[in-house]
Parts: sequence; C-alpha cells; structure tokens
Amino acid sequence: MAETSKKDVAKVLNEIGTMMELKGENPFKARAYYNGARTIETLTEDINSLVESGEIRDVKGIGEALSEKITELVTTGKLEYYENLKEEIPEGLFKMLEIPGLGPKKAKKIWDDLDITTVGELEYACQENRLVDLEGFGAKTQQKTLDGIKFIKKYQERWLIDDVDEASKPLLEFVKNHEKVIRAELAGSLRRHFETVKDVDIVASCADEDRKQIMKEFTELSGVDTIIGSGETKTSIRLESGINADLRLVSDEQFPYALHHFTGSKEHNTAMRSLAKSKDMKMNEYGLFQDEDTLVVCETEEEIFQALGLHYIPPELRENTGEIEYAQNSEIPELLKFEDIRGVFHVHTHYSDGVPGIREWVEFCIEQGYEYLGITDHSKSAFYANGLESDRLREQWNEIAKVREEFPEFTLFQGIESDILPDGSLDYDEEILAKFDFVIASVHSNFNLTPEKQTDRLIKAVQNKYTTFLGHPTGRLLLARDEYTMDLQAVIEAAGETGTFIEINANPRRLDLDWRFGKFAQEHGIKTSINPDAHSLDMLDDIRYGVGIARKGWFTKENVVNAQDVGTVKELLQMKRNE
DNA sequence: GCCGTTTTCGGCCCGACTGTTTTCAGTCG
Repeated sequence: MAETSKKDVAKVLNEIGTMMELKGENPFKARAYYNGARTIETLTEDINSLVESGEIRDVKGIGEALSEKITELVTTGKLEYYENLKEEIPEGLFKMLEIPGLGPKKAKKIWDDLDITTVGELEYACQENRLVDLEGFGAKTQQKTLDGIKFIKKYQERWLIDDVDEASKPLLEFVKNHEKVIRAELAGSLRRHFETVKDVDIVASCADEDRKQIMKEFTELSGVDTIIGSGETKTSIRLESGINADLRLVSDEQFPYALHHFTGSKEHNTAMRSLAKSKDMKMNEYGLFQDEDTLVVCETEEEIFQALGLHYIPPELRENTGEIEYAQNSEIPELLKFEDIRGVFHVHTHYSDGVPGIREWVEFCIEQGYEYLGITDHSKSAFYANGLESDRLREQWNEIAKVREEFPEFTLFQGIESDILPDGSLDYDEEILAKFDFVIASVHSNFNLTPEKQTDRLIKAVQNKYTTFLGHPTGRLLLARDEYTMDLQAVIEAAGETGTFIEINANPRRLDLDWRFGKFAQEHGIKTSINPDAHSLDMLDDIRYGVGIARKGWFTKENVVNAQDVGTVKELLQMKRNE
C-alpha cells in the first residue's frame, strides 16, 4: 500500500478548502477543511493507525465528512471527491490567488465573467483594460493586479531566517534607541523563530505626537529601497535586499496587546480570541476587554495570558499546536535557552569540505566559552565533499591527538559524519567506526528512493550500534528542496528504541529536525543536539537558530545532549555502544 | 463542515485598509 503522509492529506484538504471558496460555497465549510488540514498537519499520532482504528473521528475538528474523506485518502491513496472537484476548477486559479490583493472572490469573478484561468491570460486582460468593467472592480484594482503579477514574478515570498534576522538588527536597534520610543520589540514569525520568514515586523510604543517623526526617520534609514506605504500607525518599507519591513506604532498602554497580536501566529490568535470569547471577553490588537469595552489592564504579555487564566506562552510555541491547553494546565515546560549550550558537535575541517583546521576550531570554541567540541568531517563516500579515506583519516586522528595534548582542559571528541548508503549501512567497517567517539549518520545521496525503501534505509541506519546521532533527518533544504518522502515517525520510533539521538541541524537552510516533530520525538525518549554543521568559524553562531527551532519543538534542556556537562556527555556518547 | 458545562441548530475571530461604492465587499494579517 502506498503510504499517504500527513502532509499529503493536509495538502488535499487545503486544496479542497480553496476550491470551495473558488466555487463560492459557504465560507465556513471551506474553513472547516482548512482547520482540518492544520489539525492533521500537527497531529503527533501516526495517521495510518488513527485511520485504521477509527480514532480519526475523535480528533477535534475532524467530523463525519472529513474523517470519511481522510480514511478514503489514506487507505486507497486517492479521494474521488477531490479528483472530481479538481476536474471542475482550472489549475491556474491557484496561481492567481498568489497575487497580492486577489482572493477567491475576485478570482471567481474573473473566471466566471472573463473566462480567464491563468495568470498569463489575466496579465494580458489587464493590459487590454478588460478588468475595469467587472462589477466590484475598477482602474485601481486592475493596476494593482498588474503590479501584483509583476511582484510575484520578481520576488520570492519567504526568506531564510538568517537573512531576515540580519536585516532586522539595524532596524530594531534604530527603533529601540530612538529617544521618543518607549518600548519596542520584534514581532511576527521572526520572533516565533519560524523556519522561514516573510518580513521584519517591529512593534513600538510612543506618544501620539511623536508618531510622524519616528515614521519619517524610519523610512529614511540607510538600506531602504522603497517606501511601500507610510501612515501614522503602520509603515512598510522594502530594503535593498528585497526584504520588507513593517513598523507599527501604538500607545504604550496598547503595546502588550499589539505585540501579542502581531507576533501571531494567526492560528494562535484565532484560538486566543475564541478563548477570550468563552470567558465573555473580547481580544484584539488594542486590548483585552470585558463588559463590552472595559479594558483589562495589562502591562506585559505575561499579564494578558494571566488575565485569561494561562501560563505564559513563549513566542516560539504560539502555533496553535496545543500550547493553549498546556498553558491552561500550567504544563508549559521550561524550554532550552541559548545559554544552556555547553559544547558543539558537527563541524567540518579542511580535511573534508570545511575551511578551518582542527586547532583553529578548538581555539575558537574555547574563546566562545564552550567546554567541548566534536569534529565530524565527511566520510569516504562523500566524494563531492572530499570525504576521508582511511589513510587521511589516520592523518586526522594523529593531529587530533596532538591538539588534545595542547589543550588538556578542553575536550575534543573524534567524530565523523558518515554517509548512510542506499541500503542503510554506514560506509566504514566496524573496526574503523569503533575508533570514533561518536558518529553522525546522514543521507547525502539517493534522495528519491521509494518511501518504503527510504524509511527502511533510515531505520537500518539508526539501528546500527555505532550511529550516535541521526543527521539532518528530513533532508529538506528550505525554499529549495522538499524533505525525503518517507515515514519519519517510524524512524523516530526506531531511534527511540535504540537510544539514538537526532540532531537539530542549525544551518538556516536546514533547521532539521523539523520542529513539528519535536514533541513526538521527546515522547519517544529522543534526545537531540543543536548542531551547527559549520564549515567556517562564523557559522558556529547558527546554533542560535537551532536553539530557536528546538524551543519551537518544545525541547527542554534535559533532552539536549550538548546542554549537558562534559562528564554526562561522555557517558551519553558511550551508552548505545555499551548495551 | 464542525461543534456544544446554557445549545443537536445556529453560530463560526477581529479590525484595518482599499477600492468600490453611497453603505459595503473583499482581502489581509
């Protein structure tokens, strides 16, 4: 049977929702499909077993109709209802919805009245001035559509987190240090440490009379390419890098509510407003209100949560994946912090494809305040990365021995990033593997095996007694390549059973393990490690992004190997081999 | 289409902004 992943199911449900809107169905019906998609996407249980046992019907948000459709999809790999809908709706309409300012209603109108079904035809129709005559459309809408088409052609929608993070720093510094600004914070998906980010969001408070001046100076900062829009409450700019940034100014009284609102996620906010409503309160970006319009005064975000009977929810957890229920029961765990990180695994040297030498790495780690380092160059199958054959391996081991003598206070672990071959074996024999203090096993080739074979491959790799860590488990390259198709949950379960750790690769292109599996992994006894996969000294700082993703995955310090002291780490690295 | 500690029917988060209108619909976050 072909394995249907949660992602596949969510994608189908989302598309059904969109198609319903394009057909002009009851919008709440469409929303039920969107909600269902999100629910499935964030399930921690295995969808196949939920369907098999019929428990899928008990999941909140999945009713009679959705459970039947999901069951058909999972058991047969197809869904007739969806196939039929797709017959009705032209594919190009989906692309049309990516145009800013163009939603399902307008797309439907364009399709119905002009019989246009692709972005290309739409562009042509705008140039021929044919949109202006449509009911509810006008000259401005037509021009905006044309601009929007240009925009999606020219700019990508999302950025890697490090690019936006860098772009945000001078902006935030300017706003925070502005003499007229009272408080300022980052908001948006950057504050939530989402793996990709759309733009920089900054929320700040000031006196009403100072708004104009602050906004003006914000648009005049160096690096600003275009002013997209500027009012007294919101200013949007585009930086020379192509990244957009929004500054919102509110009164200091409104600041905590605005900060919470613009931090999101949208789904978290929706759930929070529902909760407020159930307590006869109303929540929006200006405040939390009871008895119609009496403000529940809160100085900070913490107090807003408190007013709703909730434990504080860190921004990283605000994805509506159960954090509100946990907060109601005061079960939000103490998440990993950057300061907890005590050592580093997974760096490359010039022996394979890295830049620094071994001594250079050790000196830099000591300078950064770390207590230990585990070097991992590529193994012999990684020809593209100058992987180490056994003679060069011995050369490296000799140098490691020397450096260890030079720095007796620092612990240098001798590791390797071993390729997982297509059959699941590692690419050195046991005799050599036993000489490493630890092994990171990673897939670097043959990404397109069948899901069954890929899953078996990874399970066999984690079952190898020498595999200490599974490296970048999903294999995704953000904004560039999807994850391998396989059953990651089965791999995580196998890792849990064998005492294998799973890294969080902190490289901003990877951020892998995907945070969505963090809770599931911990429930299966998995420890992680925040590994920079650094090829140069400056990449060591990527650990920050890895910590963000670990927090997003609900990881606590105790489940993070490189947050432990060196004595504990030595024991952890030996544990699996001694069994 | 989903849901229910006042409900199995009648709701379903909220407000700004834009552009189209002359009181509102659609889009967005």
